[in-house]
Amino acid sequence: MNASARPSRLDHESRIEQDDHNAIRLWLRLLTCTNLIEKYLRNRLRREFDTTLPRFDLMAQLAREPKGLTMGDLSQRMMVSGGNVSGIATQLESEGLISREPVPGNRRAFCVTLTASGKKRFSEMAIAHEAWIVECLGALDGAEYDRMMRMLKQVKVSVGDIED
Amino acid sequence: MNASARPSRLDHESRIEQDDHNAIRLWLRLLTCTNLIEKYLRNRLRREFDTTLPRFDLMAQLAREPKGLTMGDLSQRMMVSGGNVSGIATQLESEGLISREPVPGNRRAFCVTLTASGKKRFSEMAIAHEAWIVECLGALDGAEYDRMMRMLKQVKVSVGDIED
DNA sequence: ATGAAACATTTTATGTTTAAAATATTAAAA
DNA sequence: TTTTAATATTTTAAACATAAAATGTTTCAT
Repeated sequence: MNASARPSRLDHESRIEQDDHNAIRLWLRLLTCTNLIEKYLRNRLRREFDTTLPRFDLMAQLAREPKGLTMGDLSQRMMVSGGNVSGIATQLESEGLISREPVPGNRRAFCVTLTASGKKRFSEMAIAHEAWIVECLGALDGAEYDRMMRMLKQVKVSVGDIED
Repeated sequence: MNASARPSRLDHESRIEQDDHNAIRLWLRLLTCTNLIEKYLRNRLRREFDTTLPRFDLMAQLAREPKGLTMGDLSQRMMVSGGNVSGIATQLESEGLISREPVPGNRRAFCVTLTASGKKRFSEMAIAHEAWIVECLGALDGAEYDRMMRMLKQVKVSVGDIED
């Protein structure tokens, strides 16, 4: 081990390379963390409420908008394809958790809302869901939350700026 | 706006609630960032190399192990089910990018390796892939990389510690 | 040697997700 | 009014993912 004996003298070229590899390592870790948490949430939703994350997400969107949303609204907010929303909505409707009703002024759109039963179910799930996330992220203190939020914001912006 | 006039005096209870909501906000942002980057990578892989992320991942695992891996090894390292690896491997094999050969000493296992064509293709993809990630994460400076890595490490540990 | 257990892989069935095509409705222009 | 463009939704096909069952191979205690 001669690392301390020969302090690394990185020229410009290799510093760039180093940064590149740092970026990949950071990306991989970001991905791992997100996947770990997501998998944990999926498992608990499945086990304790017999549902899935996409279904929970759809209900969460509706819970925030008591007046209801169209299929297109849902697709946008959930950032998934319309076909996807359609399939999930069909399931939730058949379980009586949401309802799809035609909009008076617009014969294309459906207005999707939580049923009474859906609201009740969602509020139970939301409480548990919040607790699970606190379990996962509770190791960070307030200052770290802020730092992380700020950095992720930056990432979000810079990814958004990339022209496709 | 009276926020500065009435400095928030949070008691223990509401601080907890505040932290809970912070945790959710952080989780949502983490998820958004990861999904944005992942979607970007998927799109470019599709467009420029006509392949998918899982297929790229499988090839990446093999690129690190010139001696080859068994299907079980791949399944473990990619953290996906065996049946899944099987399907992806079938595709890549039919495209001549990998080969599955019986292992002399072990009649159960197959040894999966990149073909010459697979190695060439992968190295092209790897260079592009790295550049795409630097595009996404390049907004962070060296100190921020380190901080983020450390925090994510903490998260990784604490999620891992949760007993299922 | 033989049978049981562990292991490696494939197959099958099911479900999720996406992109793209098809269908239907609305709004606006000619 | 008719055409056109934009929008909303559903359907379809393909990739991906998992779990469970089936198949074949190896190991090891007996």
